[in-house]
Amino acid sequence: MAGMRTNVRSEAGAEHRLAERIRGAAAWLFAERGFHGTGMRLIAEEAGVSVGALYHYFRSKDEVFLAVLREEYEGLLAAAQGLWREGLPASEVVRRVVELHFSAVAAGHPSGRLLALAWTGIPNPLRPQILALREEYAQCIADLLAEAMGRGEIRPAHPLLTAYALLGLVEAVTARALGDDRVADELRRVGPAEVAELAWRALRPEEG
Amino acid sequence: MAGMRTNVRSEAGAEHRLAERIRGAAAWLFAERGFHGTGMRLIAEEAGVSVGALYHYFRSKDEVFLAVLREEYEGLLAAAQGLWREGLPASEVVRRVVELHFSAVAAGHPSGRLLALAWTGIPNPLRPQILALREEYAQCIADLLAEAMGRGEIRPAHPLLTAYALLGLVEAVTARALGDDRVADELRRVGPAEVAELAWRALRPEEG
Amino acid sequence: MAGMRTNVRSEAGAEHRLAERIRGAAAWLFAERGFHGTGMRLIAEEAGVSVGALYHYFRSKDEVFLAVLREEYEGLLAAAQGLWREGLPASEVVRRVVELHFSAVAAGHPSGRLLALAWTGIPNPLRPQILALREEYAQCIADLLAEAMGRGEIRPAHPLLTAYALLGLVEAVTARALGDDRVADELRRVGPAEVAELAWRALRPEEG
Amino acid sequence: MAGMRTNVRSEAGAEHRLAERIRGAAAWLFAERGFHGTGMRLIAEEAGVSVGALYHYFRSKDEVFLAVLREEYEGLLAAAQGLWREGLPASEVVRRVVELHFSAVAAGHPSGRLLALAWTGIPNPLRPQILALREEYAQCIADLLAEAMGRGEIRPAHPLLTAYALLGLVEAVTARALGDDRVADELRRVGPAEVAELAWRALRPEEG
DNA sequence: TATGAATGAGAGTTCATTCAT
DNA sequence: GATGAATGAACTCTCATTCAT
Repeated sequence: MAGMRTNVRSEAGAEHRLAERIRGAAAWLFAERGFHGTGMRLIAEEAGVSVGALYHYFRSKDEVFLAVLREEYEGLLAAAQGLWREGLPASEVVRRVVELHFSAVAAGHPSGRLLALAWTGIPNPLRPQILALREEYAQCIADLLAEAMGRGEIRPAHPLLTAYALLGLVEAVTARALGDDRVADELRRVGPAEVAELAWRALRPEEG
Repeated sequence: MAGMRTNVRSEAGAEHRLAERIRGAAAWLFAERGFHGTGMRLIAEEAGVSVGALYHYFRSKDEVFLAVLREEYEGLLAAAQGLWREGLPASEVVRRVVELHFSAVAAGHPSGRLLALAWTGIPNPLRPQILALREEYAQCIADLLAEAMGRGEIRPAHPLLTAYALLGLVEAVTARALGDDRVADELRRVGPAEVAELAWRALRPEEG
Repeated sequence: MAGMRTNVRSEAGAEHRLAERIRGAAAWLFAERGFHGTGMRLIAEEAGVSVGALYHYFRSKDEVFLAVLREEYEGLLAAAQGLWREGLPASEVVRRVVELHFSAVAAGHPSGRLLALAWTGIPNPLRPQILALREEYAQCIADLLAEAMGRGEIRPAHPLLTAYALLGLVEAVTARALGDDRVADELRRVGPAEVAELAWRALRPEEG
Repeated sequence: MAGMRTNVRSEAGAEHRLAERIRGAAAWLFAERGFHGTGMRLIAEEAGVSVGALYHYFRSKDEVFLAVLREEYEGLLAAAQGLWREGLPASEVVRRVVELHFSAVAAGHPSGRLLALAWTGIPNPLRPQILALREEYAQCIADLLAEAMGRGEIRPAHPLLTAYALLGLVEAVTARALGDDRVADELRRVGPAEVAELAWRALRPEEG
């Protein structure tokens, strides 16, 4: 995995306990209420700290959001890379990564909503940074895909484009599965298998 | 036709000329700056009307956004349904619909960003309506898919899930293709063919 | 009744039918919703005319309010003067005028609320005119009182001050009687007799 | 300075100093310009604070108004109850309370106009609260009256109705006395005695 | 470190009024 | 006469951010 970018993981976890509390509270709130629906005061209350403390650990609201997002991407990427390194066949990796996304939704983790939130509906000075973060993640996926293409495990295609396509595919279905209506229930049930099937068919080499 | 009232139609047009200007300006701004980044004053300026005029034609900012979005979805849906009714084979319909999305991006239409914007990053009282709109569109696509499945043109799968998956797949790539960097250029060039290929492989019947 | 001002009744009734409709609708709305709670659009709708028509018959919203108020005062004043001219004893006039106020409340006429509204809670450029109107009415009452004092029917006192005092006394109780709770019911029942008693005791000559 | 903490006490004062400044400025402005004529920006400017500070101490404009009004009522009520508790005869209490109202007017206190403002010309969601406040005040007066009736100091009558009648009587005259014309001057001079006389005659027992 | 009172620009929305038809 | 589309200033309220303590 020579060319793989790893600087998504920029900071170690043990920065400070308050910073961690803030990030955790913010992740939930951003996922639940969106970027603009989440005020700094609310984050402070939810984290059990003062507003001043927020600005002690983060330069601005934008930075809080970026930090939250960075952590989410880190987690997903680490999981995907771990599966890959286990030497599993590509079809199995795809299946498990899709399952990962759905189980996060089922467990109520904020990831699902957050990643959807991440690349749109964000004010302008922040958008380029978010897109860069997303690009970094997509590029990592693309690197994995390219490697698998080289080994003939998946068919040749534009790696970065394929990475974005897979991200969009999974996110769109998990986002719909977040609701609490009958359809969402159904998607949570059949989603992992169906989405993995769609993804794998899109990727598998000609003689499948 | 003696009693034909042609001015019903022409008046209807004149009545809504400002509404049309407003919708057009709003579509651009929402796509460019997001929902919260676009103020009513800005829409008014861009449309060349007063703030009051906005509220003459739309009850609220939310309604402006919904109107914009409704038009975008209707346009896309009409195009897709048109292709379907022409009796083209499913693979060809998929190819052309994907092309449609990309040509909207190339032509600078706001659709690409707008549809991505539509289902996230939106304040809470508005979100359910947006999701319903998106669901309506997805359901139409799902109906087309189900019909094609019945005819054996595409493989059996969960229609609504597949519709969301396709939407997400296309939107994620077109969204990335909106930028003005080298990668975006490349995606605009290879995107239509590559995305259509991905989509068709995900859909085609087993011996397709 | 030599010095009695009569220019409260400035215009004859037969001005225009639309103007009458507007005034009637406005009286209800102002009484029900207050000056600021009543928009020109609402008045127009309630009167069944266009907004333009309002400005055809009245120079401004302020003028509508003044016209409404002038009519209310005219009605009350005419009734009081009529009773006086009938040659009834002062105690009887007081009793009947008080009854008049209460029966307007019971009948749901806007007068009660309007007169209370009239001299306060009104924007600044309009207030002096309202106060002048009220003063004119109070001065008419004061003239009647002065005349009765001259005849020894009521005790000597400052006529204008007494007029304001009586107005305030009656308005405060009728205003409270406007509600739909138990206390308001009770006040509507016992109010006329009790208020007339209070007023007459305040006015009657020393030897009862 | 030897560690002396004098700022504990001054800080406690300072905590509410702004709230006090705001209330004071608002009282003046509401009295002078009415509820709708007084914007939050104006209150902020007059109080020498920012708009944000207004919302730091009060939840809304309505709350500012209620706070102002509550204080006015409390002041008047405390004074009236104090006089009563001194064991003065009822006629003397009436005289002094009336004087109190007039001296507030003479001193330029906003009370006079404010109390008149309080129960009318107020937007709908706020009106019930204002009326409840006024009722509370009226009920206290009514209790004092009922007690005096029990002792035979004033004649039997409906206590609450009488309380409202007295309030209205005094307010109407003091409101007229607020102006700066010749009549207002005269009312400020003769008002206390004349109004007390009117009130006492309305209340005194038969052989008083 | 840590606090939260204080700021003020800017948000969405209303509404009396005008004027071309 | 009569209309109602169009205007824009002014409104209440929010919220990211600062700073004296």
